[in-house]
Parts: sequence; C-alpha cells; structure tokens
Amino acid sequence: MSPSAPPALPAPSSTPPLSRRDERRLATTAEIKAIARRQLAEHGPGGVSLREISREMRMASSALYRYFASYDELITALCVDAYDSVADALAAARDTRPADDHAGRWWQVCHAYRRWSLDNRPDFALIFGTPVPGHHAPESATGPAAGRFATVPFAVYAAAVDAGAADPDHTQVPPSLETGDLLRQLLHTDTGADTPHYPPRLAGITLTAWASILGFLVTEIFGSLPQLVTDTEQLFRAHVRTVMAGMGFQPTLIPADADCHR
Amino acid sequence: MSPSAPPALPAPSSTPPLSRRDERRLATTAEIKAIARRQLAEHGPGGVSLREISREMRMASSALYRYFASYDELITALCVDAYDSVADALAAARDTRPADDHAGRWWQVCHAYRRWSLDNRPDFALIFGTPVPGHHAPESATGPAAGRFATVPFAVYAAAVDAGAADPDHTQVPPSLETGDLLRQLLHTDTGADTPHYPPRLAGITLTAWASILGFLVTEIFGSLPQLVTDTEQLFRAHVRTVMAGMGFQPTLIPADADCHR
DNA sequence: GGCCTGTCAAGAGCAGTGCTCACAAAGTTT
DNA sequence: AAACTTTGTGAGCACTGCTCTTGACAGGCC
Repeated sequence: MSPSAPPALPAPSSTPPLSRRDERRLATTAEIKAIARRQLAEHGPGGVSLREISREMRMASSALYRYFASYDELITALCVDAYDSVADALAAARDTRPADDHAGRWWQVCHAYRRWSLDNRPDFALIFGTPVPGHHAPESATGPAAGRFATVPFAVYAAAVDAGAADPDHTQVPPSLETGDLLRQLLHTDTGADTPHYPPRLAGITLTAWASILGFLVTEIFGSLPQLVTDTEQLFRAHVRTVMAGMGFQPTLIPADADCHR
Repeated sequence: MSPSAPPALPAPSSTPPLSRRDERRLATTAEIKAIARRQLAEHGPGGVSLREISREMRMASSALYRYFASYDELITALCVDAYDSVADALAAARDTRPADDHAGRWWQVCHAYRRWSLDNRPDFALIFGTPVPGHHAPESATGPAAGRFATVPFAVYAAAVDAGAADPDHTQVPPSLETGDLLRQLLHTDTGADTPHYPPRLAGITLTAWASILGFLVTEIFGSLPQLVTDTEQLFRAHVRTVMAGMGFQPTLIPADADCHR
C-alpha cells in the first residue's frame, strides 16, 4: 500500500559497523516516514499529524522530536525521498533503451515520469503542488535530489543533439539565452561525463519541453483532464510527440501512435 | 496591496433595493475575503486563520460562521473569485485583437494568462497548486467559474480552425478521441454561439496546448525556472510559439520574436 | 565490577487552531 | 409594540505542533 518505497538510500558508503542503537534509530526513522507517507496518501497534504503518528507507534508525541526536529523537517525528508524516487525511475527508464536511441530514451523518460506520477500521487502533490501549510522545503536540503531529477532529461536531450538526432535550429528557442546561477552550478557539479557540451540554448529547450510534460501531468492529476478526455493515455502519447517535434527531434525518429504497445 | 480584487460581481441583476442589513452583510463578507486573501499572500496557503481574521476585525471568531459555514467554504469562495478573475483577464486579452486575428488572440490570451499568474501568485497557487490542508474545492461550487475560464482558449482555437488559421491535421493529436462527461456538458451549456462546431479532437489539441502553457507557469512560479534562466519572458515567448506550432497554426501567423514589444 | 555520558522516551503544559452551542443585542417585518 | 430574523458574544470541546523537565536504559571508559 506504499508504492513509493523509500528509494535507494545514499548507500552505506564506507562504514557498515552500525551499532545496535544506530540500527534501531534508522528503523524507527524509516517507520515514521512510512506512516507519514501513508497519512499523506489517505488524508491528503496537510493530513500528516505528528501526534497521530506517535499514537500509531504507541509512543509519546514528544519522542518523535528525537528523530525530526520539527514538522517541516519531516515533510522535507518526504520531499527528498520523493525526488530520489522519481529520479531513480527516470534513470531506470532511460537505461531501458540503448545509448544511441536518443528519441527512444526521451520517450521512455517521459512515460516513466507519467507512470511515477500516477502511481505516487501523494509524492507528486508533495513536490509539484504547493506542499503543505505554505512552507516550501528549503532548497538546501531538497536541492541535490532535485538536481539529480532534473539532470536526466537534460542529459538525454544533450546527447541527442550531440548525435544529430535533434536539431536546436528546428526550434523556436533563440540561440542566445541568459542563464541563471542555479543552471551554471548544476552543470558544473554534474555527473561528470554524462553531459558533454551544454550551451544555455539546450537548457531552454529542455526546460520548456519538460514544463510541457509537467503541465500535462498537473492537468491530469490535479485538474479535470480525465473528465474531459477518457483516453488520457493516448492523449499523452500525442502530447509527447508534439513536444518532441517542438524540440527539433527528427520526424522519422518520433514514434507513430501504432507502435506504442510499449 | 490586493491586486486580485474581487472580480466583477455577478451583477445586481434585478432588485437593487438592498436593505441596510444586506448591504452590511455584503460588506463584511467582502472584508473577510479580502483579509483572507491578504493572509494567503503573506503566509502562504494554509496560512489563513479564521481566528486571526476575527481578531483583525475585532469580532468573536464564532461570528465568522454567520458568513462562511466552514474554513473550507471560505477557501472555496476564494477559489471561485480567483477563477472569475483569471477568466475576466483572459476574455479581456482576447478582445484586444479583432475577431479574425486568431493567432493574435491566442497569443494575447497566453500572455494574459502568464501576467495574471505572476501578478496574482496566491490565487494561482490556490487554483493550480494543491490548495490547502488537502481538501480541493468541490466542483459544484467551482465548476461554473472554472468552465468560464477554460472556455476562452477553447473558443479561440475553434474559431481559428474554423477560419483556416490553424489545421488540426498538422498536429500529433489523432482524429478520434473519446471524450468524457464533463466536456460534453461543458460544450452544451456553453456561451451560445461562441463555440461553433467542436469535435473532440480540437478539445484534445487545446487541452494539451493549454497544459503546456500551465506547465511553464508552474515551473516559473513554483519551480526554479527563474534561477535557471533569467530572461523568462523571452523563453515564454519561445514556448508559446512552440505550442502554437504544435497546434497547427500556420507558420506565417506565428509572431517572430522581433515584434514582441507587446 | 562501577561509573559517566549520550540517547531515548514519558508526561505535563503552552499557545494555537476549527468548530459548536446557548444566549443576548441589534435590525426588520408584521 | 410585539414577533421574528439576523448578527454578534463568550465559554468550551477536541485537536494541533512544540517545549520542558524528568526518569530509564545502553555504550564505552577506567
């Protein structure tokens, strides 16, 4: 009942010698997050209650503060997990296709994005809706995970352009674009050789394309798209094709609606 | 300080004879909403407090329940106002261009959409983010206003297709599409002669296009677009052009980036 | 062994919330 | 002027996140 399992932990890195106490601590921390996630799914955003969690775990409410300094910190942790989870899903989908099938990779990433969003609605709402009482998670914590998430589509498109599968000149985005601080930082502290040469123009193209995809998901999940068009799956495929055309992908590489049995 | 003024009231319709009491009632109702809107802007979604409102108005908190049966009902009222407000903005922008300048009308509507969203961030968050503690406003109340909002882009595109300014065949959306209940209902109880013949395919095209625009706004307002690209205005123009191309607008009608001094 | 230190948990309590109810003070209608 | 309807009051309930003090237990030191 909790499809958004806590994603691959940052890996035990170096020292496995976990003392018995540290182990229990990790366990209860995970349990708290699991219950919180369930509450999120059942009662919607804002429906997470520390006291209710403590009641469910038969603990004093004050004990929770040994694990999370505040309500916001709990929510932030959930956000980070959600970003990690979606980033994993996107990366996995990307690797479904060989490295030289750029259009296929983009296609898969987009569909994985949608699948994850539909399967993990609470997490989707957490990240892309206004999260909870107002406070958005601080970028300091959520930044790295979000970066990992954003990097995937960027890298895929950059590789496609590099290989000639997509042409930025067949695009409405002008060649020169002023880039912000975050982008520069994101491209420098990147996953090394993943992103080759990356002019701002590509960032603009990817950004608008990615925004279009997100818009569809928001409309489908928060909005009333399902009540307007029943076969949202088909419409999404059309949407992705439109977006790919707008990104300058070669028309022959864009999959027709026929061969979409995966 | 309250840019999202309560939009044009439904008009006094017939009987102006408002008793002194009814007048005061309307006034206080409006005052409550105004303060709530301000709290929304200052403390974010979820930052609206009935008790704080009552304190500010020097009333007992229980008195507010004479005007709004619950917290949710207040929020719902704010949602409806927001929908009305954005619908007005879109309609006004549409009428900026003559009825036969279909591309110009779409262009204007998109930019008015963005302007309104940037100028009324709290309202934007209310409608398109997960609103507050979880409860989305009931469609029964928000439906008509939302319909008025959605109708504008639909009608503009339908007229464009009718006049040959846009061709659905130059589109990735398949000719046949299963439509849902809401769409049928929306097209029947429409603004009369505004929407001519309206096959589901056009709905699909408009829907995906509109979703793309929304996605950009979400990324700009909730996301970190401004930190990635500084000249978001220029990028938005490119985005709208991409979307218009994807809708099958004739390339010659899509404005170049040069003549975008309005 | 004994001891000290850091961790975990409990319970009372504070300030705040939305909401309900019985009751009093206005305003409107008959 | 009486009868009625609408507003406003204040106390109170159940709930929230959060803080503080207090007591128990486990780990590593001499």
